[in-house]
Amino acid sequence: MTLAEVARRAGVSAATVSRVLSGSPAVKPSMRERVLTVVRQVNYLPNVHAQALAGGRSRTLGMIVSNIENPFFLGVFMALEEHATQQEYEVLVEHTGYRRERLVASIRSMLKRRVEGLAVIVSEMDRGLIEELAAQDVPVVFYDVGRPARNITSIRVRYDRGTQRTAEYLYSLGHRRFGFVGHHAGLGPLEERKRTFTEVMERFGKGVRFATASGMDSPAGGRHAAGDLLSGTLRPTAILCANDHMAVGVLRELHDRGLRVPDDVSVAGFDNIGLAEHLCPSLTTVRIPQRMIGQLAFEALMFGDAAKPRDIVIEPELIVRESSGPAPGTNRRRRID
Amino acid sequence: MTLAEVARRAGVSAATVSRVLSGSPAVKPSMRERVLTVVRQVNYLPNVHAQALAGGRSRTLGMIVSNIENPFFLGVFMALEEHATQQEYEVLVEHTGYRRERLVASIRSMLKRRVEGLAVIVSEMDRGLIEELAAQDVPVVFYDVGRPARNITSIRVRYDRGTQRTAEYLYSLGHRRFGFVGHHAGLGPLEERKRTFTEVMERFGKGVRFATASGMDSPAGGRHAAGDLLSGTLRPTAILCANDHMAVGVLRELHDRGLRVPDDVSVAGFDNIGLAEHLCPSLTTVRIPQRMIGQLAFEALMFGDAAKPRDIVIEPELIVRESSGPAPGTNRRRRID
DNA sequence: GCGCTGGCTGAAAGCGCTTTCAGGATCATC
DNA sequence: GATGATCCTGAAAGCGCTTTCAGCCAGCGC
Repeated sequence: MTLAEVARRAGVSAATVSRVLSGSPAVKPSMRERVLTVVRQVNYLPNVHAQALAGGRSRTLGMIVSNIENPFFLGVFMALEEHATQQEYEVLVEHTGYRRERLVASIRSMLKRRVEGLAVIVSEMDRGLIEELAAQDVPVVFYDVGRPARNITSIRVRYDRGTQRTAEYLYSLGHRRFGFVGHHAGLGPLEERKRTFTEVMERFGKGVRFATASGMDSPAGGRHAAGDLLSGTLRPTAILCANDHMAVGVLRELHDRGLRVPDDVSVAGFDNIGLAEHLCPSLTTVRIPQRMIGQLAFEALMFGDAAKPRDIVIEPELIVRESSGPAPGTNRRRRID
Repeated sequence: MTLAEVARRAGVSAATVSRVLSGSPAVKPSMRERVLTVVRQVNYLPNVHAQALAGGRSRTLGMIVSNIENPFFLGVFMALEEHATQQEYEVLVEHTGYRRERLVASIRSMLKRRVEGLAVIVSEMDRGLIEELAAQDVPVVFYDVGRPARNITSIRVRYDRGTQRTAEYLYSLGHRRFGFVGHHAGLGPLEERKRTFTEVMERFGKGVRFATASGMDSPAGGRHAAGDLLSGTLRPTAILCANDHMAVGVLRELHDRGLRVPDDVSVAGFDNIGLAEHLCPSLTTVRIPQRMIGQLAFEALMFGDAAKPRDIVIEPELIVRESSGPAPGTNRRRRID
């Protein structure tokens, strides 16, 4: 069923049908009724491709994330989508699995679909790609692309602060041997989290020892990384994870090895995914406001001024739950509760 | 940048550019090179809307799920998408939150986008909607829509068998007081799971008592439902959950109440989401092969014959893990393991 | 040398819509 | 009753592509 056919059946012109459907006020109520009756009767659904082509706007936003199985990304997506829906926009998601070639493919795909805005929430973005994308005349917002580039709008989280607070909190509980469970190596922002960890550790000075390990962004990846960490000579009493998604596996690996959390080992995650508070033990973590990021991304895309890009910075917040406690052998009074 | 502009710069006709881009063999290599050079040079990306309109095919599949936050649905989506990508198809997802009006809106949206196939993996589908959708001339595949309709292709899981096996397994471990944690009421297939549970229980006869509770499809929902169950007069020693996603919260609620799993209470989920084996304790559950469902859905959409719809039936399989064990007070030998 | 076939290419129609533009009604105003 | 002004409507152009169709040019057999 096409618009022309609807027009024919209603005995009006295509232009009128189009106007009725787009809610134009310049059409007499009687006409409107006549058209709508036919539309309902034949269950007409306009072809979005024709609409996009003729109208020059797709009413679509795009979002690219690294790992859609990680609830953090899903949280951002849901928030973005919710706002978009209210404005009668749809949002397309693609996920890259942290692979650059898939990111490139996703970007191309979004551009071919003529999205009116693109949120790039990935860790595998590099300078070159950023420049290239920014050169397109589509509003783009980036998340977590390391230090801010001059002419793009980006949302950044102060991972350094989050890591630092977590580390200091654990230090204050008496921990001196730390482990870090990070992502597969090589990706900018993820490497940065590890670097931050290292810096914080080194700032603690001689009394502190630490080690790092990494795996895929999944519970299984966290489990393996934790295994590596625990098989080493350093026996960490506190493990920081690059994200909650991996922390799930870390908890599991500790459990498998008969180590109690938090009595023997404290664990802290990052992101505060919904699951974090439902785990046993519930997860101490750093809150990254997913809904807020989704909303900010949406607003940047829809109402942002490409001419003056924004650099949005988000401060993370430590949330202490059950998975962290005093270092073993320490005075067992809980410092925070 | 448009195809016409590329054609102009390459000194060829639009038809030739189109042929080159679609990989038509009917174009001389020298021409092809000339065109491709320009395409790369100007970084030309065809407009999918124009392609879809002119070509009459969108190279897009649609998938509607009830709850994208539930990893089960995500698993099916990932599999479907993987197969689609291999055939140069894209897949659009929408999620409904189990709300009928959102389902209707999603279907309309997919139809407007002229998807070439639609997988409807939701629980809130009713007879009327099924008929209506089946009447469209788009390949459609349904999942979990209760008893098979005559003229649609659907993928069904024998929930009854899964529930029965789980119940029998727990019964054999000495459990006599059962609880069921289900979804929010009213939705066909979900009600059915509860009904199945009830039937199985009644078949056990007088010695067995049981109760049911329900909540949202989320860990929090499971937690609340478990709370209801445990606050009742029946003190179940075994809890069956409608899905793993909710079971996570059930485990947590038990933990909160100082009940050990499986020593005091056994818990069984449904779906076998990836998380299930990484939880502490790992979750006894019924395996529903998400990847297979995604693949079957894909094949049904792409290669299925609308004229002869298929009724695909999947047998679930019980996976015993740590969350289940002998009823308290029973001989402590583990029956399985 | 002529007619034919086959391989390439371009002109043009059209996919289903939006939007401008012009014109016919309708109405108030003088 | 003429004159605009206002309101509605339809014709038509065009969005960026695909695809048919016709035509051109080689190369071939006779």
